[in-house]
Amino acid sequence: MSSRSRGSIELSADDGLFSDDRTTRARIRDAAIECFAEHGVARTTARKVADSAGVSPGSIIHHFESMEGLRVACDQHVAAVIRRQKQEAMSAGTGIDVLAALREANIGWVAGYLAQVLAEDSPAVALIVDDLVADAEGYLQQGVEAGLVRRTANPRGRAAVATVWSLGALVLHRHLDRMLGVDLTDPGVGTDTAIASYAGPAFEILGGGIFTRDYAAHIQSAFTASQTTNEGTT
Amino acid sequence: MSSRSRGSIELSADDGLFSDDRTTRARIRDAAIECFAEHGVARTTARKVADSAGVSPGSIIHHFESMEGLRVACDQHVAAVIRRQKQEAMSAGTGIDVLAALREANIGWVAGYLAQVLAEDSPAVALIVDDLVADAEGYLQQGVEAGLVRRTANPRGRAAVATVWSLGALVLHRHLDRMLGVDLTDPGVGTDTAIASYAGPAFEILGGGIFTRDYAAHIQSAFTASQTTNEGTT
DNA sequence: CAATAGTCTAAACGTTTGTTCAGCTAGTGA
DNA sequence: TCACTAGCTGAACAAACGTTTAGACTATTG
Repeated sequence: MSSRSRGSIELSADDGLFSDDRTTRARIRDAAIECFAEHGVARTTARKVADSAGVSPGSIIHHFESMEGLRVACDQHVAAVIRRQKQEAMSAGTGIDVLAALREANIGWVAGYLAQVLAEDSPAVALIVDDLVADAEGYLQQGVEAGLVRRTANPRGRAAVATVWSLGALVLHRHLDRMLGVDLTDPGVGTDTAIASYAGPAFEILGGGIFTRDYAAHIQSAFTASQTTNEGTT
Repeated sequence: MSSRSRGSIELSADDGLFSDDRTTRARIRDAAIECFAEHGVARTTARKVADSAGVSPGSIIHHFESMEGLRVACDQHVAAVIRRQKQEAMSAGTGIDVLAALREANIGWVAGYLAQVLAEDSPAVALIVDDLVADAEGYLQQGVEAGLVRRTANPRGRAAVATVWSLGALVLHRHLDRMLGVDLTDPGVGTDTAIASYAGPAFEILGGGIFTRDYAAHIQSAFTASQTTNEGTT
């Protein structure tokens, strides 16, 4: 039951990140990413990936040495795709929201994959997050210089918290979908009008905060005064 | 390996939510909660729980019918503990931050448990989240009436987003710990001065937002004008 | 052509999983 | 004292897991 399309690798024109892609190794990797995104890492077995890719379980080991190796390869591939997508988005100048750059049509599965693996501690995923935070800090700095973003005494901390909040919403997409009726892991969420039920409150908070100006100043002074007590929220 | 105290859950004298607790069934449940919080749900096996509780694997089935039943019982127990803790905190009037009410000393393991199970779709956990959002909406409404919190056209959406962001930071505690040096699942995080590295930027965003006032108004108008295009971030 | 290396399959391996089962112990009531 | 029930154990169970292995097929090279 081989696909006998040995000669034409470049069948998928806009898919391969590199020229020698879409081999059996690439098909196994893509099937694994799909399984990881859909069922989670723990519930993805070697036989499921093999069936989905149309190969035997032994072929996975032959190409990736072990299931852990397959997992690492998937993480690295997703990281590479994200990095390329960000570079393309950077030249186009989309904006500050790091997730907006990932909502492109052809990489909609990236959101689902990240939602499943962000909670686990993988070195490759940690690199992705670190990159996203660094990029967010850069974007925010550009926004500050353009007069669009407020200055802060802790740019890195602000970028880290904002990015983690954004990614956390991705991880908890089921709860958001249940409460607001929009699934952030849905590939077509960018073109859906229902995204406003999430983006509306989100940008409202990012725009003007939650607290009134007087109370916000009170909290800020409480933080600068004594850092030992973290609850000045009466 | 573990801390000096034999068991963080077992030693709390006022733990039992009901009078007929602390039976073998309760010890199994507490050991399972500890295993779930420490190693995650997928990596928690029946034999690990049995060894941790000092019983045989068969005893787990005898009390909970199956591992899934144990999982449900743990979810429901944690939900009950959170609900009781919130009621106690409500009379004391701690504040808006829903997580602050959960950082009490004797229930520090709740944060670790939630961090592990929030990403999975469990009905009991969904009820916890829904309750947290409803409580947050109530607290925010009280803040609005007290002049501490801004008014909003979408109170429920704002409460949902703020709660999910807060819980998302809990789920991604490893990334926050790596970047900011503070672990939100650490039971003693409330008394640690390092919490400011997270709470500082967090309250800065919740206080005044990220964008400048002019740009925030521009975003808001872009949202009210056309809901089809979600990226007005230039 | 023969030899070699790479690719992939089907079957099987050993381990670990959740669960079952027969039997032991302790407490209770008649 | 006997019978009974609940609690619990330790061994064993089938199923599923990741991985190994022997061999077949294909393409390349001499």
